Amino acid sequence: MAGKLTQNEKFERDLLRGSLDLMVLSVLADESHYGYSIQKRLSAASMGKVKLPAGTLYPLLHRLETDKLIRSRWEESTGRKRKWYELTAKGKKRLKVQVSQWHQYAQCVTNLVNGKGAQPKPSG
Amino acid sequence: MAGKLTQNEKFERDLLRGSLDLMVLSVLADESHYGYSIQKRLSAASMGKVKLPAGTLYPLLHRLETDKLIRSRWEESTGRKRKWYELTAKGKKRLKVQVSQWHQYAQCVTNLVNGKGAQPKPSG
DNA sequence: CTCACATGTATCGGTTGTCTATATATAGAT
DNA sequence: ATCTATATATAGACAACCGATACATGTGAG
Repeated sequence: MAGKLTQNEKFERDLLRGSLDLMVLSVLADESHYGYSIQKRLSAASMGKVKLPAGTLYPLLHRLETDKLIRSRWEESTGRKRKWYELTAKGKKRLKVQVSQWHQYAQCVTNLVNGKGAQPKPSG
Repeated sequence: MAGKLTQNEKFERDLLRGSLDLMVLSVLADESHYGYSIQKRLSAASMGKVKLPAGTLYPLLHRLETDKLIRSRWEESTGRKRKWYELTAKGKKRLKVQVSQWHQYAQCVTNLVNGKGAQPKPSG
């Protein structure tokens, strides 16, 4: 019954792992969301590439809330209870720092895989 | 006694985690290396950002070798024994795929954190 | 009503992978 | 003999992701 990931899928998943917090925080930067809508937004924004399972998302959200980076409130409409999340001031600050770190990191890895990792010869 | 990471350091470390294999493979794409030299090369290429601990590097190298992405041979000079690694054909192929996936992934996350994640209105 | 499915939140447990600490060994400097 | 740098290796602690599972509501088909 498998569920076994191919090596390609495994790599993509590993890549994602390092920046899940950043991505969720980024989604919440635009506007408030509830868990399920974060899933959908992330999937849409990544053109289907990011599929955050519920078993990953909710514990992650709880961790972010414990760290006071986001806060939540329950809200009901049409009989549906949803737990809405928004960034705290601390969360906004952290996001800003992480975005900056992301750009540096991404540039660094990109240079490395392109064989330009801080080598002594800028000429040519 | 500490050893406690700050949240910033933790984030940078998490970012790294997703692409360790890619980075090691990339270093080996240029030329053969032994473990210790991979550490140094990675540190230099990332301007000190990447500090791969030995306890991470060697198990990682063993995993890569088990997967037949790299191969090793012991070589001695001036009394120093070093285990040299090089990419296998399979490893080269995998690296190529992973580099491509990295670029897609990086672009995707960059768009997301810049608030441009596949939104319906390109006009304006 | 019942079935199936999408929506919506939540937790447990297995698995995987990183990191600290530790062990071993060579070699040059003091 | 001790310190530092080089060089490889493993064990155990710890953190995190994710599949499976559970629960509840709403809608449309039969």
